[in-house]
Amino acid sequence: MVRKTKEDTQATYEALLDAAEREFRANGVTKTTLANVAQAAGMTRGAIYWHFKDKSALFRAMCDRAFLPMQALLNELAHAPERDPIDCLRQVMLQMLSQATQDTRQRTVFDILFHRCEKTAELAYLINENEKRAECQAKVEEIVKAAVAQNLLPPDTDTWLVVQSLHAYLMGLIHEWLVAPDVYDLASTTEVMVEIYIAGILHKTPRKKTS
Amino acid sequence: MVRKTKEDTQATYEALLDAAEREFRANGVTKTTLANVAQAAGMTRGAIYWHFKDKSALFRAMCDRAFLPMQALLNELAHAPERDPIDCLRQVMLQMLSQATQDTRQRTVFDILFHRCEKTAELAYLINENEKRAECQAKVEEIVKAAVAQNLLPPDTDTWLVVQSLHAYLMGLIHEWLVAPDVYDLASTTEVMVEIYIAGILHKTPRKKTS
DNA sequence: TTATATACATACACGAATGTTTGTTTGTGC
DNA sequence: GCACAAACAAACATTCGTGTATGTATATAA
Repeated sequence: MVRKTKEDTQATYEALLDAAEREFRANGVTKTTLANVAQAAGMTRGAIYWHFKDKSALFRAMCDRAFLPMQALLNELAHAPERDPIDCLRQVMLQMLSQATQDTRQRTVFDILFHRCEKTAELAYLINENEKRAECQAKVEEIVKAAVAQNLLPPDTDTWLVVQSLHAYLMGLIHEWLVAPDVYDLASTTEVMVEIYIAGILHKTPRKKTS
Repeated sequence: MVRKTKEDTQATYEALLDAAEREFRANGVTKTTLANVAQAAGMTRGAIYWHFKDKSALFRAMCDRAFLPMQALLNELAHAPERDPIDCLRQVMLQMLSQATQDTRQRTVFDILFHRCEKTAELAYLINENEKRAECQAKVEEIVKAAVAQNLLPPDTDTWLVVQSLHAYLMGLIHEWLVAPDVYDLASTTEVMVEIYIAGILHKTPRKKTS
């Protein structure tokens, strides 16, 4: 049974990505063999090598598919024209956290990226990943700058530091929660977690060092 | 030249751990071969198999050696008898961050743990790691409870959530900084970063859900 | 002084994962 | 209805890392 229709081909392509998510998460990226992924998808390595150049390409495709909704979310919230910037920041954080905790696929890929893979040179994809990270941070910084422009934050606010701390806090919450998701329910505490940070930014806004 | 003196033996033991730090960080744990570590230390695999059972044991020894000072720090600060608990929290955060950024060894091992290894079952050591994590968090929670007892925080403070957010923030700062240490200098901004969080906790203290 | 255990180096056997090549089936355009 | 290429499966060669077994020189205890 070979030479399927277009839909069948696409189906096995997705099935391979699904299997990669499961196997990578279960055993780690480097330790999972391509034979494992193939078998988990009910295929052989031939199928993988047909759709992807190698394991690195498979990994990249898996990440890209999982992060599409997050990309969309960022673009949508960043371009909110005349909304309260502080509330906009709040929404970004809330949406990020709820996506990472609720969406099974995103949660799994976050888990893989945080705890089940090694950011070494072979996954050269991660350079690209850093670019996405930078442009994502740039969009958030725009929101912070808007808050400064509306006098919701001091004029000498160090917007860059705000973005760094915000990003670190978000990633830390997801990262540490995934270490032991059963010790507490992040999904039900997102609002509290976010409010802590917003209050911190409002009361101890980082200022630019004036030379 | 074999059968060294006690000091020589200890020296090669440390040299092996040093080499492991370098190689693990450079190429990732799973991709570094024991031959790589041995060669980087000017030895052969025989030396490694003499001192350690396998790669997992080597990894564990490397972690334990690096985290000794942090263990000591925690024990010292947690038992501060009659100090201002809020300032005590501040000091814990500051010390953690400065150790992670200044101490080369701790920074390297943090980098390995965050970005260059896979938390899979084979490194069963990480279960133990989680225990240490839990007891570390317990000590911090004691400080938070002391703050509540002194009315520095509301009586219905959810101390557990405070600890979780604090821990997440700290780990997130280190984690994200290590992704790209050159984009900003965490060491010179630790105070600002910590103050943001302290202010957040003071102004939006997470409360226990009263059923 | 010699015997022994130490602290490695060297050599070997084994499995396992990868990349590639070849084979096979079947939709699809002409 | 036929040729061709798509979509895989199966087989192959090769490399590579591990674990272990063996060799060996020497510090040290007796």
